[in-house]
Parts: sequence; structure tokens; C-alpha cells
Amino acid sequence: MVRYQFGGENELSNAPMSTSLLSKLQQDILTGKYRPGQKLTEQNLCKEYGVSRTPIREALRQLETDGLVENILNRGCFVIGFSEQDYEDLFDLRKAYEIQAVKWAIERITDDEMDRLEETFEFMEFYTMRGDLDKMLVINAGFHQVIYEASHNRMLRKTLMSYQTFLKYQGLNSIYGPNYLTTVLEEHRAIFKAFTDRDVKAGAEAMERHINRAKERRCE
Amino acid sequence: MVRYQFGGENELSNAPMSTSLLSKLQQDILTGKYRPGQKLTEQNLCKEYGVSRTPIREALRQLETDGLVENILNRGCFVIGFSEQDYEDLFDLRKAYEIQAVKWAIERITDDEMDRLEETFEFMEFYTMRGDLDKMLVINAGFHQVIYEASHNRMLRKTLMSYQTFLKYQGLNSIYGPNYLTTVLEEHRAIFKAFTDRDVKAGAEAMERHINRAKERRCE
DNA sequence: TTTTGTATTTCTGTATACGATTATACAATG
DNA sequence: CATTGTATAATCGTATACAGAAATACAAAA
Repeated sequence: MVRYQFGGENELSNAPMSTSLLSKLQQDILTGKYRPGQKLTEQNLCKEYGVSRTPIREALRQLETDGLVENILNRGCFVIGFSEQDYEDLFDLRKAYEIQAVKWAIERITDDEMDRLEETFEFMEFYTMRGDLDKMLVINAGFHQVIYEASHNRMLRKTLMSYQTFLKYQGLNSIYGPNYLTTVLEEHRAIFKAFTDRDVKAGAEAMERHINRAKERRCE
Repeated sequence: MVRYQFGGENELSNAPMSTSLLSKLQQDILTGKYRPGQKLTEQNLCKEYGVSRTPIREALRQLETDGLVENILNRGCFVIGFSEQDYEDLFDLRKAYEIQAVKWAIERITDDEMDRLEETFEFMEFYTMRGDLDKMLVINAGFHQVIYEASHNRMLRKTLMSYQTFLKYQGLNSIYGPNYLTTVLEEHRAIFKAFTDRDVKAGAEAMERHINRAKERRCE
């Protein structure tokens, strides 16, 4: 079974050029360039992104399965809107999977992945001290991503990655706020400790607390 | 926010004809017509399904985001294989979501949905008595689907529906076996009772037991 | 003014065409 | 015999073409 390598924007290790088109569309929808309910005309998108209809249509099909647009026969693609309830729900869905991820990760993590987790956590400590918010956003995401990798489950990783992307562009994972940086660090420390202790139960509990707090402060 | 209506094969209420192509491909991959690692050549698929490359490619893109095939740049699509571990894991992933679904469903179920759940459960009792296995497979799936609907969360519903499809074609939700029919009925009865009692905690526990048992007997 | 019918335009769904990349076959060379 | 280089064929990615459905515009009628 082929596994993808840990990386930044691109999902696949050897992504086709059209993946960048998909990412752009995804970003433009999630950041609100295209409003919920708005029709995405293929020809307009062609002009907008400078490609022909074929790659546009393929990207739209992927966005459809991702649940970002809805395709109605012979009428076109429409941007799907999300309610306040949807946003709240998302934290619970994510929580369920993050807990499962940390459980499996603690059981299955390789030495190499453990090294990366430790390294990432140390970066987090460093940038928290420095108070570098932008770097922290990236490192925070990276910390969770190492856990996704270490869970060694493709579906779980894929889903949680897409949740991250969703939250990122919706601006729901900001860590701005009073002392959020240090409290988030402590939450992550508890998770990291569960890894060094190889304590699945503690890891699950720490992750649950982490996401619950995140939901409260609407951030990560 | 538009919601899809409860239905059989087709995900969307007004599905384009090409959705049937997607379903066929999905089925053929999951039932093993195309083996893991096998390359899916577009022209071969064109001949096989009697359409041109465009709809084939769009279907492949959707299968890619569904995680059934992997697309490698300029080399083509390859069927993804699943390990024994993957199959086991799937029950835990599904469990996490089914529990969340039943929690939300008990809180959010409408009168109309409650009627459908009751009706479905009564069918289950009837066909269990009759020992009609084929009907039970459909009704079982339907019982869960009503819960997905009642959870009123699009993502959750979509994911659990795709898990059902996966399990169906992989033959992992058979209820064949000694007394499985009656034990499954009792598990579902506990879930149904949680709805009539409006007891979220009991519902979650009943669902957890149900999926745990399902994992044990590798069925639904 | 509102509604209804029709003609025109627009857009989607599908098929086909073309350039670029990759795989294959086979001869030349060590 | 194994290996490398080249030519050919197969296949992918993208652009374009065409048929049919839907939206639009507008005139005619209530």
C-alpha cells in the first residue's frame, strides 16, 4: 500500500499540475470569493484561471465529492453554504477523528515519526516563547499532521487534512487571543507526553480536552 | 442549505446520468473486478463502459478523492489496495461517526423522521421473524440511513453513506451466521429505544455495542 | 399589468483532436 | 549476455467541437 509523504500544500507526492487549480478553487470558495449559492459557470472559471473547460470540470467534480459545491444536472455547479450549526458540528466530527488518530498514532508511531513529532513540539515551544503567531499556525498544523501520519491510516489522514484546510481558510484555527499561545502549548505538551509515555488513554483524553478548548475559543 | 433526500443508489436527488458510471466503476473496483495496483487505462474503460474519455476521467477524479484510486501524473490511475488492518480500522472510524450520528439524531430528529425510523424498525422485526436475509441487508442499511438523515449533518451523512457502500461491496456487512439476525435486531432495538426515550447517552452506548459486535462478527 | 408562448442565446454534457510525456521494442555496444 | 540508446507506439493532459438542455428576452394575449 502506497503512502504519501508529509508535505505542504499538495496532497500527493507527485501531484499533477491541475492540483494547483483545485487548491486555488478550494481556497477561493472557502475564503468567500465565491459566495454560498453562487453559480460557478465553467466559462467564467476558464477565463478566471486561464485554462480550458476540461481541467475546470475535473476540479469541480473533486470539489463536489469534497462537499464544497453541488452539481445539478444540466444546470451547473453551485457553492454550498455552511450554517453556524455546521461550523460547531465540525469541531465534534474532527474531535472524534482526532481522538482516534492519536490513539492509533501512539500505538503505531515509528521511531522516525517520533523524532519528527519531538522536533515539531520543540519548534512549538520555541515559537511560543517568541510569540510568533504566523509560525505557530503552521507548526500547530504540522504537529497534528505528524500524528495523522503516525496513525498510519490513509482515510483518517485524508479526512483530517481536509478538515484542517477547511478550518484554515475559514479562519477558525487562529490562535490569537489572550494567552492562547501558551495554553495551546500546554495542551499540546499533554498530547506529546502521552506519546513519550506510550499512554493511549492519556493521549485520547488530552486530545479531547484540546479540541474541546479549541471549540470554546473557536481556534486551534 | 440544501439537503438531499433519502434514497437508494444515487447520492443526489437529481443525479446526472454520469453518476451511474461512477457507481459502476466504484462497484467494479470494490467487488474486485479491478485488482489492487491494477492500472485503469482510460481507453479500456471507454470501451468497457461505452463512453468517451471525458466522463471516464471525471469519474476517476471522484474515485481519487474517494480514495479508491491513485492518480500518478502522466502515468494513469491505479486501484488502491486495502490491508487487513485497513478493514479493521474502518470499523473504528465508522464507530466514531455512527456514535456522533446517533447522538445528534436523537437531539435533532423530526417527527417525520421518527415515523420513518419506527416504520423501518417494524419492518426489521417483521423480516427478522421471516428470516429474510436479503431484505434484512437492505432494511439494516436503511435503519442506519434514517439516523444519518436525522443527524442533520451533510458531511457526516455523506461519509457514513460511503462507508456503507464500501462495506456492502466488500461483503463485510452480511448478517449470515448463527442467530445473527435476532441478535442484530436486539442491538437495533436498544438503539431505537434510545430514540423513543430521547436518551442520548443510551443511544451512544447502544450504537457502540452494536458496532463493536459487528466488528467481532465482521458484519453489520 | 401580468401572464404565456416562442425564438434566441447561453451553458452543460459528451465526443474528438492534438501536443507532451511515458512505456515498449529492438538494435548497438560493452 | 547484459546494458544502453534510440525509434516507435501507447497514453495522458488539455483544448476544442458539437448536440441537447436550460435560461433569457421579448412579443402576444388575457
